[in-house]
Amino acid sequence: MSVTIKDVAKAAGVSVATVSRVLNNNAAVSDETAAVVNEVIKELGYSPNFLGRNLRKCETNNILAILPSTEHTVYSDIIKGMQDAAFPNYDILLSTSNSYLDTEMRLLEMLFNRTVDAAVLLGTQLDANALNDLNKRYNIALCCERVTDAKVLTVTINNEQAAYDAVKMFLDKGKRKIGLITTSGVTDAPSSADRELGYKRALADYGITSDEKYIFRCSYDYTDGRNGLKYFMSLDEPPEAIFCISDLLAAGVIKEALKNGISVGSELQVCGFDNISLSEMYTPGITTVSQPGYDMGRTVINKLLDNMHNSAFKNNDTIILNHSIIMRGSAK
Amino acid sequence: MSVTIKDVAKAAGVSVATVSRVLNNNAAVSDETAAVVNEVIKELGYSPNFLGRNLRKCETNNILAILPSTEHTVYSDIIKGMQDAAFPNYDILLSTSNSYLDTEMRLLEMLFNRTVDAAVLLGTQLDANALNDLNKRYNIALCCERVTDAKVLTVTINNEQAAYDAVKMFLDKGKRKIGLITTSGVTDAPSSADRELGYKRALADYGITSDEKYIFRCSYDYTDGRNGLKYFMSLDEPPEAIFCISDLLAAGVIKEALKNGISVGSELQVCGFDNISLSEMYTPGITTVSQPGYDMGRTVINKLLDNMHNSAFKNNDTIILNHSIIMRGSAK
DNA sequence: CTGAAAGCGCTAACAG
DNA sequence: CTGTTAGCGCTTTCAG
Repeated sequence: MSVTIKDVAKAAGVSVATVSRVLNNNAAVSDETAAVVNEVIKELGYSPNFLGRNLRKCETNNILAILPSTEHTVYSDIIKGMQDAAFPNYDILLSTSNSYLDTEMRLLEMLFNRTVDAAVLLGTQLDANALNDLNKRYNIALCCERVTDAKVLTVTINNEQAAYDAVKMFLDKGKRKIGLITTSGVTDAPSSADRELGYKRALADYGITSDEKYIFRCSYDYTDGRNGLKYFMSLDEPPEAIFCISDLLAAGVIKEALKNGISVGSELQVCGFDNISLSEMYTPGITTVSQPGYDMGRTVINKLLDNMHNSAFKNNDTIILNHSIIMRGSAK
Repeated sequence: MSVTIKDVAKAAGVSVATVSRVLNNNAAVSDETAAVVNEVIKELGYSPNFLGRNLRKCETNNILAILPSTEHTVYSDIIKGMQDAAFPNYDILLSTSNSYLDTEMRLLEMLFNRTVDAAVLLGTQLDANALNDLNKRYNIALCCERVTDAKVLTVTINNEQAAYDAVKMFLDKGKRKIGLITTSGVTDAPSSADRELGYKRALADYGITSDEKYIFRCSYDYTDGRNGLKYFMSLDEPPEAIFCISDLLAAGVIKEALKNGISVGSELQVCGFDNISLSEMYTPGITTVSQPGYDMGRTVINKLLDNMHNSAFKNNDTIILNHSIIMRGSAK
């Protein structure tokens, strides 16, 4: 078995309380004894067993972040922001649900188990009721994806406005036939629905009533984008511009367009969403909506820590950060 | 405070020992009492505090995976494999070091602290000595990146052979002027060095002595690839084919080539490494070396669990899994 | 089949 | 400034 605080105490000729004090240096210990204890700690290669400490203090200083997947690079800035905000008092533990409800539930057990002090959900399969219940007993927050009617601390952007801005960009260039590639509809993540609303509002502001034939509904991925373009090309009057709710969709659109000899950026303009690293690397570069990932990560952790430490008033606000549009070759 | 095993015991009119037994159903409890206890558990919304359990059992059933970053999609298959192999007895906690030694050390504290039972390093800043020391007291494993002279359980591919195969593909097509884009040299990750060795061996097998002017040394990223191509184009006799030790480098090369009107796939052939999702999406698709990520993840966890449970003989082998080459447009 | 009791490693009153 | 002691929530002998 490994070396414990007792072993250190014995070897240093002091009580365990004293060892604990030098470990946490929060109480007065004479410099001499502290020196002796530290010496012994080093000698014995002792490091405190946090299982004991955590049990006693009823906290772990760990925060769980549940990601839908690690495939999308969208989250890396957010994670960095979370880590920086948590440092040095808390560690961020990442875990992936693969967008399965049961996996997500299994991960949330860590909250029930007290293995972590709080959880941040970057996308969730839970509904508002489940989240509200959870929020009563535990410290949780949402980041990126809001959930309608969930009164839970949330950090996100205004997806409706972001989509509006993107589509307005097309409109301001004189484009009128503007396609949308989005997910399948009602049951979707609110962010998708919001983006669709923004698309429609922009059209409406320019006196255009949106037409379902210019909306292609599918999943989030690259191949869906390819299919989307094939569909649009089959129309009598194909769109001159396409707004995609993810960069992967946009990449698929562009790949398929290039394959068909369509010049992207002039003949067909394309805008994505998220500003993943791919967007810069693609040829042509993908014009896209950028979320302030790092700030979102910092903000959600800071607010969450506030909630954890000031139990009096729990902040359940939805905090909106600013998006921006990154212009690249696919829509100059 | 939350409800404990004591509360359950009292409410069910049994001892805490009995509650513990039904919780772990490993000891005989009468069906009736079990039913009563389960009823009470549900009623009170009790879930066991793992801090107590873990302290008592001296294990957490958590395994830490330290990633250099979450930016690279390379790891997502590996992570899925690890999770599947760990399920349902263990959880995989992810964490990122951002390739900083001090961050990595801080994360390894979780091992010392007993917050996790084991750790898998997908790339490390530690040297062989540090790893060997660590391996004496804790359960660790390496995945993807081997470390020279580290006698630690490792799961990886044969990077030297993989690079050999990729370069041989060029040679078999009659290419003789073959460029290499790799990292800066001696201090690098062994995988990079191995790939360089494979490159040189393939050339040697075809009677070509490798020429430093055909080797561009930089970092791993997209912009480095662009710079690499610029450099090669400045040569009197630019290479006809370029082997890059990462797909991002290959993407940079291709982007810059297209920008300069070089036709990629015929005039210039390019091969990457890792088969990240970008490779398929790029135009042209990137020919690349694929690592069996899912299998690597499964394997490393299975072997690690063996080590954790059969303390008698610790397996410190290096396990090599098979790579393959994925042919796409950048080198048909 | 069940209960009593010890103890995992640590912290935090409390007393001195 | 330091030691004694109780106890965090749980599991697991040991008796019965």
